[in-house]
Amino acid sequence: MKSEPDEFGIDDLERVQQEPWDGVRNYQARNFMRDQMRIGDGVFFYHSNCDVPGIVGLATVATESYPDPTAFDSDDKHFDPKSDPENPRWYLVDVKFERKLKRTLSLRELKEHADELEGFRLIARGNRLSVMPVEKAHWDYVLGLE
DNA sequence: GCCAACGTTGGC
DNA sequence: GCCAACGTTGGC
Repeated sequence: MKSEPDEFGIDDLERVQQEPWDGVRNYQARNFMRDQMRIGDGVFFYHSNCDVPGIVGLATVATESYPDPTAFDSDDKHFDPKSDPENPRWYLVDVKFERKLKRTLSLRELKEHADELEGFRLIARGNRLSVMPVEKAHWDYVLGLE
């Protein structure tokens, strides 16, 4: 799961411990949260749009998916008038802090392992998804780099 | 700041 | 349903 550290970084997650991953307005990313995430699933916390983009920490999925309340709030910047509480368009899960990595596993470094990480969407060209699945083999390999 | 790669919107 | 125009993401 990606986040911009200026907006909400790993230090913010450590401080609050658990956070609703609201504001996602991309259907693919929504589908991953709504349909595939289960409580206890591991999460790579990725910093995007910053000096050193990369994986900086670990989290876990803390809740089942539920409708994103910010979509119903006209004062919220993620308000979506097309999302009806009777038929919500956007879903999210809560994410719970696990730990920071000992060091940042930068995108640059991860790309150096393209052979072992083939199919890992994070390092795929043109990838813009903020939420994406990680295969077990890729998860283990990435953690082995720490 | 640039720009590639998408995703979305809306006219037709 | 097509596709041009536009907006956004995010690395560099």
